[in-house]
Amino acid sequence: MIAEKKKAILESTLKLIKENGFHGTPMSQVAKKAGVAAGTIYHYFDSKDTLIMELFSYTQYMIQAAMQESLREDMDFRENFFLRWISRCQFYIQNPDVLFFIEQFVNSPYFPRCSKEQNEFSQNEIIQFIRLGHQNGILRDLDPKLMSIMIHSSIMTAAKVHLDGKFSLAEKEFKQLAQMIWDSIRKL
Amino acid sequence: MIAEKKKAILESTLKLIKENGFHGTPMSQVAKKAGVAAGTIYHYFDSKDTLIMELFSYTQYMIQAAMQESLREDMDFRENFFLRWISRCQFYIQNPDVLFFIEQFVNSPYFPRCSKEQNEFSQNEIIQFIRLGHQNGILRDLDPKLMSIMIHSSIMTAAKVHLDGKFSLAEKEFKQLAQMIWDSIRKL
DNA sequence: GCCACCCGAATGAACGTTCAATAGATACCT
DNA sequence: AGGTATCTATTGAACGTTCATTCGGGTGGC
Repeated sequence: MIAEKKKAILESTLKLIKENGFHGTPMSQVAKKAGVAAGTIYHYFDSKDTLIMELFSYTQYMIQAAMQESLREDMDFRENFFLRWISRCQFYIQNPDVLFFIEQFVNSPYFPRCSKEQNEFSQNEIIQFIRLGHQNGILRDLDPKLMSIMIHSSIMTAAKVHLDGKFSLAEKEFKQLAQMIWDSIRKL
Repeated sequence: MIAEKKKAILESTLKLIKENGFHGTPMSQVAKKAGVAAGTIYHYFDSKDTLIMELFSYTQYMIQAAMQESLREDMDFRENFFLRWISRCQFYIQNPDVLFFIEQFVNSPYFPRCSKEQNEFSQNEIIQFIRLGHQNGILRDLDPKLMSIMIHSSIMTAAKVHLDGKFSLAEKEFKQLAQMIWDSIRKL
């Protein structure tokens, strides 16, 4: 659906921003890496700013798509939580570019310019899940949105630790971490 | 101890980076806000890069100094944890510039250039505290460094949520959050 | 022949950094 | 005390580079 070159531009920007940061990735380099001319970028994007804004939407879409694959309904709530937590963590580990781009983006002046729908897009799935847990009386009494933010933050942090290479978490440690988060959100 | 103008330059950079990001804060603006000439910055810092690197050390130092004030030894481990968690959270809320600068910094290409001592400086206090909890058999069996990273991430996330203004957490919510994190690190 | 797509050299603004010049402070000699 | 040399602190205009963006033109499909 999405034009070949447009995708190449988005992917190149993603990689370059991870390596060189927002500043430090000139459009000329994006063009070179994407295999297009500098002018071509402006055929698809109005400016560097809109390129970056669209890149955020693009990553949100990627995440949502990846998460829907890993869903299964034939397990109890706790198992479901573990599966979701670990799946997300694995996604970020397999897509470090996305992880680092998002972290930079949400802490930059770009983020506040996003519409609500956009910045909550990939969180909605978690929020719905939390609501379900509330209805069944399994989870603590805390605003689902706040809870989802805390959970998401734990996922990204765990993925970053692993990618840093200082710990190189194995399956055991991921389960341990998921268990910790589980104990922090469930009623004791 | 630290020269008047040098401090003014650091503080100005901190504020500007929070508002405009790394890019988007030219040296000319830093100079203007600090009330010095452009050239003066280069008397104290070799380049923009070293200014930013030193700014990170500066924030780490601020945090450490602020935390030492809030310490008291006459309480049990659990109360101590709550005090520390909430104190740090409050520090970030009272110093949003520091919070947003650090978040941007640690996810940028600058961070990997830091020495270990620098990026662990402000964490050491937490790590020591966790070790104590391990010795007393209160905390779960998990690498203290990993634990401290997860805790710190929860603190920053909570502070950011509050500063976003979407939730405006009251004391009750902070205690709730601290309780959640407590339940995630202690042996059940 | 039109339109969407694509090119890449050219443009002009913005930026980090330099530097010659100035002022102030400190030290040293007479 | 006066004079002079030395060093640090400071200035802001000027420099050279880099970068986002533009534009005139080219190509191929319909």
